[in-house]
Amino acid sequence: MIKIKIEKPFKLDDTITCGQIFRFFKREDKSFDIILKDRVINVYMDENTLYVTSSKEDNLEEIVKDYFDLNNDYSVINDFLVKQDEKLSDAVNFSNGLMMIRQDPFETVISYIISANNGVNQIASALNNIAKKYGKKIAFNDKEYYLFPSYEDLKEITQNDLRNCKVGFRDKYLKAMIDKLNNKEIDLNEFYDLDTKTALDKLMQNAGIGPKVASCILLFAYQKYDVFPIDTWVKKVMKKDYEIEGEKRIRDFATKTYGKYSGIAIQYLFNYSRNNK
DNA sequence: TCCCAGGACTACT
DNA sequence: AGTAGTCCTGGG
Repeated sequence: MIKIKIEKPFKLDDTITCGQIFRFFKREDKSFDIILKDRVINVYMDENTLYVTSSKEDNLEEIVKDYFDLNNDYSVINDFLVKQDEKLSDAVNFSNGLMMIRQDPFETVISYIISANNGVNQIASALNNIAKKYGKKIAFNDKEYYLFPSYEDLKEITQNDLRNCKVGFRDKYLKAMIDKLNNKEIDLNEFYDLDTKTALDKLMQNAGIGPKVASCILLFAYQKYDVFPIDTWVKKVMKKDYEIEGEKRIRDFATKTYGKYSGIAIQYLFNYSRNNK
């Protein structure tokens, strides 16, 4: 068990449950188990202390701080957003401490391809099916978990294998992506250094990745905060609260108003809305 | 039984 | 360039 002193605002529960990640499990004691790359961690927060246990202890503090982006100061971002849009201030204040989780690119790509026209529970279920079949088993406390497999682990997987994991019609998209990665046609590390537009275009060249999925990948795996993932929920909010309709109009508004922090503005809006309905 | 849930593709104008 | 119809799956 390690204890991490939290110096800045940090909302652990909201950060975990606001829809960024799919493979987490809440325990009866209100703590969370999270499958984080090569290990399973359990996190619990009390006042200004984050308590962490892990199936693997090396570099734990560093890894957890990086994962939850605890080294960053969001007050600058929050001030900017409120200054740009006064109407956003309630959402920003409410979500103060909501962090952008820094996720593994491969798992993020797979997760958001599966997310197309799909529900959260089914996305999580499909990801867990894939992990259970192809990932390494980790015994952690009284439970068993499975790490998410790498694309090398999935080299021999077939479209039908994927279908059996309940990914539905997205099976062919996933298979094509896994093949491209193994054939080195795509290098996921490349996207960190690309500008957002180039990265979006490059991601969308792949079947199954459209504007929304590409935006989510860049936001959650590559920290490109200037993307604006427009889903059905965003369309509803924009129509209701801002009287703006149509993807292009919404995107223009977001770019003009929220600029380089558009993606974070969406997270705040969503987190505020889902907790205050 | 029908409908849809955090889209994208295809096949049309 | 823009838009209807279609797509696995599971739960209401």
